Amino acid sequence: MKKIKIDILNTSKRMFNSKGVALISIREISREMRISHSNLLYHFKDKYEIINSLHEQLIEKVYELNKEIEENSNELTRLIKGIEKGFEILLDYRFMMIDFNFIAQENKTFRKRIIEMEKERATMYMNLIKSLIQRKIIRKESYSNEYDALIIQIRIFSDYWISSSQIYDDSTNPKKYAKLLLQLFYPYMTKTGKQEFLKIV
Amino acid sequence: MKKIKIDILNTSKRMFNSKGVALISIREISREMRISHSNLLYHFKDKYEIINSLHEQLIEKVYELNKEIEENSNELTRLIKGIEKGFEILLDYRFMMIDFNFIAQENKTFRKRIIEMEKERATMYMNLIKSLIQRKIIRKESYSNEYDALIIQIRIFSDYWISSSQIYDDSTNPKKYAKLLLQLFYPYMTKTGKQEFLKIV
DNA sequence: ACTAATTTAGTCCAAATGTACTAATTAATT
DNA sequence: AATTAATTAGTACATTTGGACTAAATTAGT
Repeated sequence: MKKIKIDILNTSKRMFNSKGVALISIREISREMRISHSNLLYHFKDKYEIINSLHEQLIEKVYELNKEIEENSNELTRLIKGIEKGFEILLDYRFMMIDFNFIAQENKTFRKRIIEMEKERATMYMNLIKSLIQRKIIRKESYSNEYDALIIQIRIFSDYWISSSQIYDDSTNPKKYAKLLLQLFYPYMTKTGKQEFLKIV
Repeated sequence: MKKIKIDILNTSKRMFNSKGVALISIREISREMRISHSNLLYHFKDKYEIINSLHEQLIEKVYELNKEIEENSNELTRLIKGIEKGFEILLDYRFMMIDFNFIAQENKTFRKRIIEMEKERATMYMNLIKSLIQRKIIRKESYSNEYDALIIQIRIFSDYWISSSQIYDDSTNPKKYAKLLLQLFYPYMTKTGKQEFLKIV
């Protein structure tokens, strides 16, 4: 990709992160970059093309990370590191998480892709849970769909910890929230799992 | 309060809920109501005065509900009913939950009040947890601050289940999410607690 | 070096918004 | 009924925005 396109994406990301998508216009981005708005429009025909591009970047990074985790999540340590890394990526694109619904409302492509990603994430976690059960790190379901509920809780937590942190914390610490996500698993753990978990955290 | 003010608040709430705060202007609200925008401005000097009024309504309703729950949460059933009712109230003001961060960014009063409310909610849940431990419905902490983590998870879930549902579900069912919130407690429960819980749900 | 394609900038336009101000109307008070 | 206060409507203005269009400048290909 050309330098200017990369510049536009980076500047946009920075500005979206600081003020939110709704308050940043094409013209403001172009002013910030000291280029004409027509020039910017030449490269991206509107704000949502920029957002879609940034979203593709994010998806790419998350996808690679997921692959990495799936290959290496035999140990809890690696899983934790993976989640931490993932949360850092999300933080870098935080405007997307904060303006999630605003973007999704105006941008059907975005929404579709998010739903796709969510399916993948759910599958990944379901496999992880199965494997943790097999290895007797967590216990079996004690009623049906118990772990489906957990996966929804993981989804909401993963999607909105940044938003919540931005309101209630002075600064956003991805490691803290990665640990909190892990703690969702803790009460399901067997004695072995708990010991291992407490050793790490 | 005068009829027209009530009308403005209701119309605004309805429009904010359907399109989001960022996309609704004073002028649009006045057009929808078939009054002049100057008239609307006479009653509320800007959009954020409307939002603040609506927020006061919401706080009032939540406050009364909390009182009700604290007085009656001896039984799990009542707790569940309370959470369900609370979630229905939030759904009625859903724009506030969805545009949480957008509003908080531009409106310091809003943010302050939210943080206040959050403190109350945390205290309420902490008391609830203490009482559940005493009554041996849930177990004691197995490491320090274990239940503080749970409370943060409750906070994030309570604040963003609507946003998440709006993206992933076809329609938003508060009872479903109330149950999911309860399920956060389940793995901490003792045998007695689990039995009671499964009976109800 | 010349030409064509790509990239950048400049200008103009219509629509919408918040704000300020004035005029008209309605309600309340005496 | 007259006067005052409260409410509603209307108008005008400066800004901002996305979009369309044109012209200038730069780059790439030959």
